Amino acid sequence: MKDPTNPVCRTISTLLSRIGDKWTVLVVQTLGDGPKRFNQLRREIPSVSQRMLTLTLRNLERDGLVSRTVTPTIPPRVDYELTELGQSLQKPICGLATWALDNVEAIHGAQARFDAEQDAKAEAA
Amino acid sequence: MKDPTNPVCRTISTLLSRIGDKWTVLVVQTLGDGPKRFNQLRREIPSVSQRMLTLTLRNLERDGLVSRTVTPTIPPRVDYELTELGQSLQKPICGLATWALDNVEAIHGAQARFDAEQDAKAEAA
DNA sequence: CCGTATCCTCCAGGATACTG
DNA sequence: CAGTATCCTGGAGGATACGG
Repeated sequence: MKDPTNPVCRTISTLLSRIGDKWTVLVVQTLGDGPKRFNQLRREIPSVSQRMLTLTLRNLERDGLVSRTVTPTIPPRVDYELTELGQSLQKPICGLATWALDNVEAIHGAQARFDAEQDAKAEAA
Repeated sequence: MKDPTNPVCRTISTLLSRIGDKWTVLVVQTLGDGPKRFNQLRREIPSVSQRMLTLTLRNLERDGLVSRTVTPTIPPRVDYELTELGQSLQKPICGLATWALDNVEAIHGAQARFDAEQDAKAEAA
């Protein structure tokens, strides 16, 4: 089940890494409300670099989560859009997000207690 | 909503990174069937290094997802166990996993098509 | 406008050795 | 047994410059 050579496990853990990477979720979320052009995405996610946005989109395209449509006008125009598969991913992601939302307080509390205890120990030294 | 300075967004994205990191999910999953001792975890996740297991557990403990119980015998004994919060996280994680499972085929297919197309382009050169 | 190419930095994470 | 300390390397990801 957690044998790293198992191809299914590898797919799952790749997906999890993808989810956990710096930009994927943000991009998927942003594409959630319809197709967007490249620079439109850049504007809506100001912190992403051009390079990283390109790479993220390429990965999503490769996985079949996002479609890329080129209109060879001048200047060129490229539209990105969630595929059906991509849209279906939104639900489980959303599940995770709501869990986080529901438990921010609890988590922050736990962290505060933990850190306080660490400080207390440091004090004792 | 995607303002990185927003504390709620930061918590969410930290959680996502946590989910996406190399060991967290594996550890949570492994603790899913009851409390485990340190080396017991190491054995069940052979690929994890001692260092990384320690760090992962510390993070989980800090976030209140895992409890750490020390029994100061000789040799010492330390038990790790999912807290209620930790257990509640299993559901959304599982949601993601099932999505992955349900769509492995589709993803692999998309990847194959994508790669084939890339090769075709490389060929043309 | 939409990328690719290159360079550079930083740190996650492995290997190893040591302690209580 | 359950860690901490230290060193080291690969690769993620930013900045910048260029091309179609």
